[in-house]
Amino acid sequence: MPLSPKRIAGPVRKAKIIQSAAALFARKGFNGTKTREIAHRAGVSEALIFKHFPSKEDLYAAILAEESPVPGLLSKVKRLAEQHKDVEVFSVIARTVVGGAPDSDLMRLILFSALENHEMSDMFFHNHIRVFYDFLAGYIQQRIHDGAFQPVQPLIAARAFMGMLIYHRLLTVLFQAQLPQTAEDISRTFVSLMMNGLKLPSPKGPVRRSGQAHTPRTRTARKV
Amino acid sequence: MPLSPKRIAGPVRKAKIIQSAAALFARKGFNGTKTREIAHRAGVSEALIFKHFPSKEDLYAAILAEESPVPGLLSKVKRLAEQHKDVEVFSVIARTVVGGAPDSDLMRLILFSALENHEMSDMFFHNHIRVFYDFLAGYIQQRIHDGAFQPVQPLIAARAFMGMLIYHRLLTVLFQAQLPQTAEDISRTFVSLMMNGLKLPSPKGPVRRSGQAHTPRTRTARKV
DNA sequence: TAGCATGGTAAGTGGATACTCACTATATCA
DNA sequence: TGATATAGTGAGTATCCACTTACCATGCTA
Repeated sequence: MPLSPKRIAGPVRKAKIIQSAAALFARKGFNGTKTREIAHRAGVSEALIFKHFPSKEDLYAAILAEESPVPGLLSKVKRLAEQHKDVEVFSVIARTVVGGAPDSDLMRLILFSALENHEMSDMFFHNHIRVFYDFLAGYIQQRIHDGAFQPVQPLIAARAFMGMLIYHRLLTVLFQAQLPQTAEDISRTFVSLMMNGLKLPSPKGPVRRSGQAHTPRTRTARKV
Repeated sequence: MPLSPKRIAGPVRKAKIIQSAAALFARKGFNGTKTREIAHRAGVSEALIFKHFPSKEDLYAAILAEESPVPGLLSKVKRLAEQHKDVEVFSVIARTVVGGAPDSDLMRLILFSALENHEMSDMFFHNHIRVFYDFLAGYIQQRIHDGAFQPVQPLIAARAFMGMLIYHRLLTVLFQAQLPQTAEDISRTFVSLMMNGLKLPSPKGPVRRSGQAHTPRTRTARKV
C-alpha cells in the first residue's frame, strides 16, 4: 500500500498554489518572485504550476481576482448607518483598519499591483478599498442633507477620513512606524478629529472661523 | 573638428545615468528595470554604467541617497509656525502636497523601495516624509500647550493630517483617482476639517483664550 | 608630441528563469 | 481488468540579464 499523500484533487492543489504564490507576490512583488519558489512553497514541481496556469501572469491575475473579505464589515456598518449612529459608523471603520485590515499581505499586494501597473490593479483597488470610500461619501452626503454635518464636499471628507486610517496602516506595514498608543486610543482620536471636523458649529454665539464653509458649488459627483 | 558630442566629463555622465535610472526605477521598480534600458535611456553603453557604479544595487542606493527638496518648504512653514498662524501652517503643507509634492516619480520610488525592502528605504522615508510629520507633531504639541488646540495626542493628530494629504496623493498617483474639485478646494477642505477637529469647543462668549479650562467630555479626545 | 589618465564601447560569459516535453503514477468505472 | 482521464514530475531549452574583458578614443600637459 503506497503511502502517498501526493495525489490531491485538482482544485485543492490549485488553491494551494494560489495561496503560496500570494504570500510570495505580497513580499517580493511580481518580478521579485520566481516560479521555482512558488513551486517549492506549495510542495509541488514547477511543471505542475503550468498545468494549472498558462503563465506566471495568469497566476498573478488569479490572485488579484479573488474576492474581498470586505462585504461582511460593510453590511455591519450599513446597519449602524441606517440608525444614524454617526460616531459608531466612523468608529467601526476606524477600529477595523487600525486594528489591522487589510492585513499586511493584502496591503502589499494592492500596492505592488498598482505600482507594477498590473491591469487588474484597478479592480483590485475597487474591491478592497473603494467600497468603503464610496459608502462613506454617500453616508456623509446624506447626513449633510439631514443637517447633521457641515456642508462639506462628501468625496473629500470621505477621502480625508480613509486617508487617516489607510496612511496609518501604510506606515505600520511598510515602515514599522508604530505609535506608542493602543489601537483603541488611535482609533478614538481619528474618529474624534473627524467628528469634530464635520459637526456643525454650535448654534449659540457668533461663529467666526476662517475661510471655509462656503456652499459647495460643484454638485457632488458620484465619481472618484 | 571631430563631431563628437560623445565624450563628456565623468560627473556629468554619472548624473545623467542617475537621472535616467531614477525615472525607470520609479516606473518599474528595482527588479523590473534592466540595466540595458538604463543605458539606452542615458545614451551610453551598458558597460559605462558599471564604470561608474559597481553594481545595479549601488546605482539604486545612489538614487535613494539623493537629497530631499523638502528643506525649502520646511523653513517656510517654520516661519509661519513661529507666528502661530495655525491655519496658514496647515494650509501651506496641504497646498504643497495636494499640489503635487512629492512628485509622481518620488512617490513611486519611496513606495517601491519600501515594498522591496531596500535597506536605504527607511532613510529615504525619513528624509522625504517624516520631516513633515515630526515638525507637525511638535507644532501641535506646542499649540496644545498654548491652549490653542484641544488636548489630543500630537503624534496621532499629525499622522491624521499627513494621512489625508499623502493618501490623497497616493490615490492620484497610483490609481488616477482624481477628485472633481480644484486642488485649492481640496486643500481648503482638508485644512478646515483638521482645524475644526483640533479647535477648542467654543465657549459661549466670542473670545477663546488660553485660560479657559472646562473640559467638555462630550466627544473630545481622551488625553493621556 | 609622447605619455598618460580618463571617457567610452563591442562582444562576450555564466548563471538564472519562465516555460515545455516526454513520461510515470493513480484513480474511476464500464 | 483494462481503458481513460487526471495528477504529477525530471530533465531539459531558449532566452535574458548583470556584469566583465579587452580594447579604442580623446584631451591634457610636460
